[in-house]
Amino acid sequence: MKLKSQLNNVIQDAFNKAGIEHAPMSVSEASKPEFGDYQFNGAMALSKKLGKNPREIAQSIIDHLDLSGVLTKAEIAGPGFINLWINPLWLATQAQEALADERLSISRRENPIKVVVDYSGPNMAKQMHVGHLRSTIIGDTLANLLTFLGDDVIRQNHIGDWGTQFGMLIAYLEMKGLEMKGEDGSGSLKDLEQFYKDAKGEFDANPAFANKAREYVVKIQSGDAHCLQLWQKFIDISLGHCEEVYEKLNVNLTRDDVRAESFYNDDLANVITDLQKSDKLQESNGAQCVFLEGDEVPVIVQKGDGGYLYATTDLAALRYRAKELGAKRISYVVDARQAGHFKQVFRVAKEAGFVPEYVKLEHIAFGTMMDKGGKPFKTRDGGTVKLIDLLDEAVVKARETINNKEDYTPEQIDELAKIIGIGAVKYADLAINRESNYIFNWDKMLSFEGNTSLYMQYAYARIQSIFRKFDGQISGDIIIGDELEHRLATMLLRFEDVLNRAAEDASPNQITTYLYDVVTLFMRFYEQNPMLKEGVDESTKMSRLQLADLTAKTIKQGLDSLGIRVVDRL
RNA sequence: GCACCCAUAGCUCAGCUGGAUAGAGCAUCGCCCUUCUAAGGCGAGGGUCUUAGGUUCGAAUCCUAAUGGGUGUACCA
Repeated sequence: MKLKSQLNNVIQDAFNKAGIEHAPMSVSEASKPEFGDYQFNGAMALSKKLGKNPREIAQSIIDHLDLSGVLTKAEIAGPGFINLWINPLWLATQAQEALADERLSISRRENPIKVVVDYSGPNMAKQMHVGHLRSTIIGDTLANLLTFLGDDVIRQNHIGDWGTQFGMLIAYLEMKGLEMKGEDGSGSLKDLEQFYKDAKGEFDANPAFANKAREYVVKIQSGDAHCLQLWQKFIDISLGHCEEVYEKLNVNLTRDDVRAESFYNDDLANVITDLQKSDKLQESNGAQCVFLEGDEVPVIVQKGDGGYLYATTDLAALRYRAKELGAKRISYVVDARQAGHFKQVFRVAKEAGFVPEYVKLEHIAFGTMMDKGGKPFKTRDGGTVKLIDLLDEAVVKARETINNKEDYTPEQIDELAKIIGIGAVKYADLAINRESNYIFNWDKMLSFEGNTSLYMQYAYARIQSIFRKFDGQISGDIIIGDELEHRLATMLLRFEDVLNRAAEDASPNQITTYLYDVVTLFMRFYEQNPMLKEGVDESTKMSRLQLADLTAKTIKQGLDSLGIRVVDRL
């Protein structure tokens, strides 16, 4: 239900009838309950244009406002605010419809577009570390959201599987005489991070080995079959590690979504020649560059030694996504520190005609994860924290928070700990405005208090508990019986507006903020408006149960977009 | 040097296209469990929205500058 546009339509009607020729600005949520449900602030803005005082304009809008359908009351306040009250009967009907609909009355886009969401992008030479968390879950949320809203989403995992490190790794593999044959051989790569460190150590300490490594790079790049086979095996194992992480994280990335850097290898030379054709290319200090007007530093697309760079790959990828995949929106969920790079690459792509003008290119930037002291998140000895370790720790800590362990079987506790722990990590991250850095805090994220996943899951479980106890058949209609029910219903009907905005801005925290508002309201409703207790008449009981049900479904759907699961019992 | 980002309560953070007395949670202090999960709810205190100008009927929000912090800045990704 697009609540805002419904209300805007009513305002627009009043404008037409009142003979106001300007397009009204959108209504907004009332800042306080006393001010109604929504407010229209456009009268003040029109004052100058119409040469009338704002209260006069507001009055004439109200005089023509239809108060027989969606709205039931409108009042002028202050300098010319129009406070709007939604008709409780209309609210009840809409809530009823939402409840009866699998999609909670959330429409699919009338004009879906193809969207590429590029996220996660781990490097195959190392294990995933905490730095990959945000890209992975923010990107996944965006992809989930857009899919739910009806767009044609193409997830792209642009894994780093090419470059000098791989020469080093394979050379080390050969030197150690290790074979990656089947499952047995892969055992030696169990700890990829250690393997990488050992190889790097050898590379730094042993010049002969370093040369060997460089030779292997050339061999791989020139298509040496043996080396390529080793390389492929290496990638497979490494990707397996990533899939384990995705599985734990409840992230919807599969092998089908992988478009590795190497995928674009054959196109890189074309990128250069095509840039040349469009007269973009200039040689500078031996390198092939694109100089953008107003930019000091050029985009280097080919090194002096003939090698290509990540800008080259990104250009090839952009072109592929626009031309081959037909994307109309391409979203890169990447660390904010790469803002400069993307700004440049996007410009080059458009100026060179690799991507049509109408395609929206966006860098979904996010901030860094910090420790309690506000420093970048590291292990005690200053190393990077492996993502898998962080997630496992989250599950262990979550297990400790489970109160009545005797009520569950060990398997249930395992499952519960996973859902709670992983949910807590994800929610804490997604609840922060994505562009700012955020402080990672176990205690806070695993708390039931405040804007946390546990608080949401708890609310959901409470509702399920009521229905277990009720164990009957719902009948009758939703009736908006008091102020609290009115506000809860209004809040629940805002869901589609929230999802749309969150998708547009790629801001998961708009969803979490909304869910928190929903749950906070529900908790009050729960305290004040009993359902199954003595003395509640049947029709009230049925109505309240349905409001609770719609609340639960909204929580579930909201968390589902974030890739967070709910449980019936906590 | 240049460019970009950030600055809101003691702490962690919301604050949507500018709107009414700037909101949560934690922490502090009260109150509410024989009553649907108290892992909850209600209430109190706590702010020159970094500073100084400007635009506007109206600014935490937009513009300019200063200060403080972060990041990036030619052949890594």
